[in-house]
Amino acid sequence: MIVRTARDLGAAVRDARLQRGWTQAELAERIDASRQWVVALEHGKSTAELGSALRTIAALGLVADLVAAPAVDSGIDLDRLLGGES
Amino acid sequence: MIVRTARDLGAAVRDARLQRGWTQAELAERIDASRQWVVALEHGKSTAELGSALRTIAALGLVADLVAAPAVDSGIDLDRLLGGES
DNA sequence: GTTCATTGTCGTCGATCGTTGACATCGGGA
DNA sequence: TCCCGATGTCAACGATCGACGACAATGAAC
Repeated sequence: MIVRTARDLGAAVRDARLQRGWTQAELAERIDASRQWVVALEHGKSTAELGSALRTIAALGLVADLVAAPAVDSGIDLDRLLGGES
Repeated sequence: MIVRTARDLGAAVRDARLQRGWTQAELAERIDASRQWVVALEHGKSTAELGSALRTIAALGLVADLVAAPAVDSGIDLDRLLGGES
């Protein structure tokens, strides 16, 4: 899953957590954080601590792979869609 | 680059920044943070804000891809090394 | 209906983040 | 040699994070 924002990360964390059948409290205990912190992270809290976020990822059996951002190309030709000849 | 810790991220950020020929001050301005914050991030500050870290990654033209952590398999068979029949 | 687990939210409070401004160090160029 | 840019570090200081305890809402199981 591509993560660009804290929201993305929150969604990814929630998905991975549910996939493992863990509760928020369970995950919180594993990463040594409060349950409220997990709630906030899953809701996309952008001011969360980087280190705790990385610990969370690791606890869920994931790692972050930093790769070049794909070229901004949606595959949709806006010019043709909006402007040009049909 | 695989990022597991804040240290890893700091190294990756520094590499990407130098690759683009940017100074810390330049990067700081682009992500709307202080130069001191960039210094700390590159040094592996684990308490840095998640959102700012993600903005930094994006500013450097990178994205984080969350993937399953590779199986813990060093290629070394500890059982054979330590225990069993030679 | 009752109970229980799970999740989301709130107020409080100590700890600490990030900013600002300043200063030292190191290297390269004139 | 003398500057100047880049980097690392320090001391305040205001803002805010994260932990804790408590409570409500929801849904499943009995």
